[in-house]
Amino acid sequence: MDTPRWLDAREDRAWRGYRRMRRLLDLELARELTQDAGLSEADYDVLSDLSETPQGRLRLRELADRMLWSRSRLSHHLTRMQQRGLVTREECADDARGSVVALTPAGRQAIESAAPGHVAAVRRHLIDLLTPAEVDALGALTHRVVDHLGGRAPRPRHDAEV
Amino acid sequence: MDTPRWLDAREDRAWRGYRRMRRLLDLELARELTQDAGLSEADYDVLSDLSETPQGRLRLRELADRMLWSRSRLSHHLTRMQQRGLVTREECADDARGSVVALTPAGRQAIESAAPGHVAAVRRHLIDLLTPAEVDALGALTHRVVDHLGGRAPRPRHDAEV
DNA sequence: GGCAGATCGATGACATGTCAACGAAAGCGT
DNA sequence: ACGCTTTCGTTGACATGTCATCGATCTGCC
Repeated sequence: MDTPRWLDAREDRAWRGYRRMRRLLDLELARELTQDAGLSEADYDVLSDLSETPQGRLRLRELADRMLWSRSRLSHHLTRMQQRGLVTREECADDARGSVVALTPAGRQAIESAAPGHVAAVRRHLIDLLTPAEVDALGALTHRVVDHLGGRAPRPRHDAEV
Repeated sequence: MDTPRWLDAREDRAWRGYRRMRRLLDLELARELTQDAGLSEADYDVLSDLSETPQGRLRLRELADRMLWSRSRLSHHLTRMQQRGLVTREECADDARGSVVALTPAGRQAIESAAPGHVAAVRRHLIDLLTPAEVDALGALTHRVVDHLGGRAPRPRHDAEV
């Protein structure tokens, strides 16, 4: 591959637009979330994933995989959230090395009061700006890319296979 | 707004897909970039923006605005890049408080040798997975969102207007 | 049973990003 | 020329993310 295939004008426009949107959307959503609910996006995602489970509790491993976070990151983050009273750690019955994260009442309260505003922000700054066709296209295209990248946890491996 | 308008199935699919793609794409592109060129995405973006200017140099302010970075972040990052010999800081002729970032030969070398592989990765994991219509749709939709969010630097202000 | 290797989660050192504050220098109105 | 305000970039304290490592436990195989 001597001569790389650079992006043509349309591709470049899509790529730059994507990166810029990403950044601006992040900034704005994070700003509103902090202001309105006192949560970071990371906090919100953790609480949101937990609240989607029947018991409001998940194995640490399971949660890390769903969020595509490293276990280390999750562990550190949970320590901070625990100190704020949003979650607790419980021992895991069937696996003595593991533990379970659980929503506290305060955590459930936090996500339930934050969610409407956050969803509204997502609508205001993204979804409601798109035509139905664009929503579908975005859904199709993102899922295709996700599948291609192996939606499965691309967990960093420690072993270097021969 | 008592009853929030939740996302319907299609919207939810688009939103979740977007977030997941974002994360996976980031991880993969960063991984390849580090491995192939020894650069982080942040490094790449800085070098890339600089190399797009005629002189390979920019006011710090200007660069920060283009990248939607805080000046603090840029300043810290440049310090690190400077230590690695990728850029230098020069005094600014027409404004004694400012300075100018400039690509070093090593910096130019770094971006020029990293770019083909990076573009190829962007193609492989995103662009080439899309139909031409999807590329156009992505371009249109992202730019609309960017405009809506005020593409202009939403610089954090220190003043709280009444 | 018992050992070898994998997995789980925690931890500490370090890299990176954010935030508030600062000194220096411009801009601006008078 | 003089102050008042803004802008520029840096800095240090702190929040957050990454990476390597660890002890404990589980799993599979003998």
